[in-house]
Amino acid sequence: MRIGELGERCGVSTKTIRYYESIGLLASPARTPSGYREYDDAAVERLTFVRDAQATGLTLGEVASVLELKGSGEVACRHTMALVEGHLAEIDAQIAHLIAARAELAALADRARSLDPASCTDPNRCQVIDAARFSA
Amino acid sequence: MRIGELGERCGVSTKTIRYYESIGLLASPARTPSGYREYDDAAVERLTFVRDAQATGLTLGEVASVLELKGSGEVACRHTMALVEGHLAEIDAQIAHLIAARAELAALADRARSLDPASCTDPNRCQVIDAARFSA
DNA sequence: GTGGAGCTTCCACCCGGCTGGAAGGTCAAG
DNA sequence: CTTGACCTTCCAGCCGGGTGGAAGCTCCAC
Repeated sequence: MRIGELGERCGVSTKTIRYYESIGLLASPARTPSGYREYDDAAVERLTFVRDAQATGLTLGEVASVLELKGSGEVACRHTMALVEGHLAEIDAQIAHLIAARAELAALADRARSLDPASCTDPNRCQVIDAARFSA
Repeated sequence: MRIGELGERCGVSTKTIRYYESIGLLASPARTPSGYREYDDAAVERLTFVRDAQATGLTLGEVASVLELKGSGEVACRHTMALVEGHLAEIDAQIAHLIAARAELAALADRARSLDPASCTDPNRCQVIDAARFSA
């Protein structure tokens, strides 16, 4: 099949497929005599894999590392698991960070609600923001 | 004071200050006869405000919008509060999103742990990732 | 033979928030 | 007079994951 059909089957634009190829995520496919890219079913599988892996939170670089491992004949599961677990830890850290930020911002909003807007006249500052200075 | 001192006082690099000026976040200061930027204490206040506002999660564009409002003589508190509350909602959405992603990823990891790495041989896929396909 | 859908390449640009470096001017101390 | 810290400008690049568009093929149906 050609690039358009591959893209349609996998829900990916042709631009994106060429981009993936350019960064080494997808191998250069065979070409027709006129230069069109010609893909087989394995390409569908591979591209689907890329999107699935991306959906689990792996970056394209990480997806590439898994594929590279597999390509070299190794069993990549352990590597993939390590990446997945790394992402879990990362997500946990992000959640913790966001919850802390949320608490600070909510406290700021609370304090700000009790301020009189009319008394906020300094052209270089804002009471709402000033209220943050005494919290952090 | 010159740019280096301003930066040191506010904990900001000189590069960053010039950058802020270039995007219109800080006004162009007076210049010495030799072309050096010359700042007064109000600049410290303003730059500190920018950093504080940024620390509460406002983007530089949003900070600029607050300063612009203030500059036009309006009371910006309501505007700032709206931005802050917008960010609260955004953070909540992000947290919800991350928690959902975390749950999916954890479930994926659980399923993957029960797989036998030796049976993962397809060069275009990976069991660990395949395990995700049946969840989402 | 012609219209248009689909393909090719390449180059540039988007988001945000800077950072690095080159080439050069200025200023005070030694 | 020189050294070195500080300043100036401008240009370029970083991160990730693409997207947009121009100029030019190719293929198929009508």
